[in-house]
Amino acid sequence: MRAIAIVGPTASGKSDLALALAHRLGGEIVSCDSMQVYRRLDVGTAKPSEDEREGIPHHLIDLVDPDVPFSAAEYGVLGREAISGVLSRGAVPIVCGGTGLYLEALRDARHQNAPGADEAYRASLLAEANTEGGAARLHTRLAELDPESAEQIHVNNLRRVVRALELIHLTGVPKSRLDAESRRSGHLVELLVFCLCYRDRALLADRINRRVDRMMERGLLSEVERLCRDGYLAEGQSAEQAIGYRQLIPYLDGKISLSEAVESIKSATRRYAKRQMTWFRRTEGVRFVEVDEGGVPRTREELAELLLPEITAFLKNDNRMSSEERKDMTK
RNA sequence: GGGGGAAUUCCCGAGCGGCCAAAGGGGGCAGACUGUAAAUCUGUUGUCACUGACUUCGGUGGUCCGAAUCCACCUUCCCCCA
Repeated sequence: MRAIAIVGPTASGKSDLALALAHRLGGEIVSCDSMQVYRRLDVGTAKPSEDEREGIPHHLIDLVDPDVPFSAAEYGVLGREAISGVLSRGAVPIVCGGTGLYLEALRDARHQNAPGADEAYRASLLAEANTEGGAARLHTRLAELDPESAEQIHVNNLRRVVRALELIHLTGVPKSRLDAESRRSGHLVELLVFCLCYRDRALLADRINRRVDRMMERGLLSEVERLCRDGYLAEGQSAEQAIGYRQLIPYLDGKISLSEAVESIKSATRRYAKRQMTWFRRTEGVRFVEVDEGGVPRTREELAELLLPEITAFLKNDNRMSSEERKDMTK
């Protein structure tokens, strides 16, 4: 299977470009966004409205309620299904979103057979971590069972330490070995990935600020109030972790002012954008497209025009590659 | 008009004679990431010829072997009384 992908930091204009390409190519959009998969998280995730979808089908949005745990691996499975669905309709799948891990889960076979979660075991580890010196003890235990992973995972990164221990508990095999084995597997989907980026960071920061202001105008606050009332903003739930939601909670609790909360959303979004760039920079096979080359941001049509030759060439090669890919898929 | 308090490195804020280029947090910058990823975590953040030197703690001038820390005056800000 082949698909094209438009990735990049938040507010970089991915969705716009994806739509422009969808119109030109006869495409459908497969969202690659870890938060848009949740229902009820609309304004804060910049989920495109019916109008904003411009008649283009969008997939992998609104999959589960915000209190249902979701994972990258599940995303990968559903994403591949969506892509093959799009292909079966004779359309071009355009993956679009900013969640780097999800993109890899979609493309790389190595995420396919990852063992799931053992909530009870996790809970017991977390309880232990909460005791005096507990977190360090967990790391020490990991060092005994899987020295290689322990070396890579920082003591303070409790989540990773717990996951590594969980993997041993579940499979009896250390994470470092599972990783080494999975690394050899190939791609389940051939992706032509473009990452939008900005030479002038201030320009992106500006877009982020405007986007956050727009979210507030569109009723982010009442969305958060609603989620809160319905119990979707409890600690540890997806919505509680999402930028724009978590920053408004202290405001609702009367701890900070609204303008402080909004500033904090903007600042968190900027930092997120930075982490996204860090991720994509080291992802293999990504082509970077400078939106503001020459100082002036290009329109979505200009960008589409720019990318079209490479995209059509990539799609044309499909037949030649498909037999080899099929072999990959059966692995 | 009288009395009291404060000015610290990008921001907040600790320090109150040597161990201070100065805690901590924020922000910035760089990075990690194999079922929570918009999450989680790490490093770094005065300058340079960088295991050392130099310039910083509102300003000026003092005290002292030595000052962000003590004294005097000045500037600005805050609080209280009138």
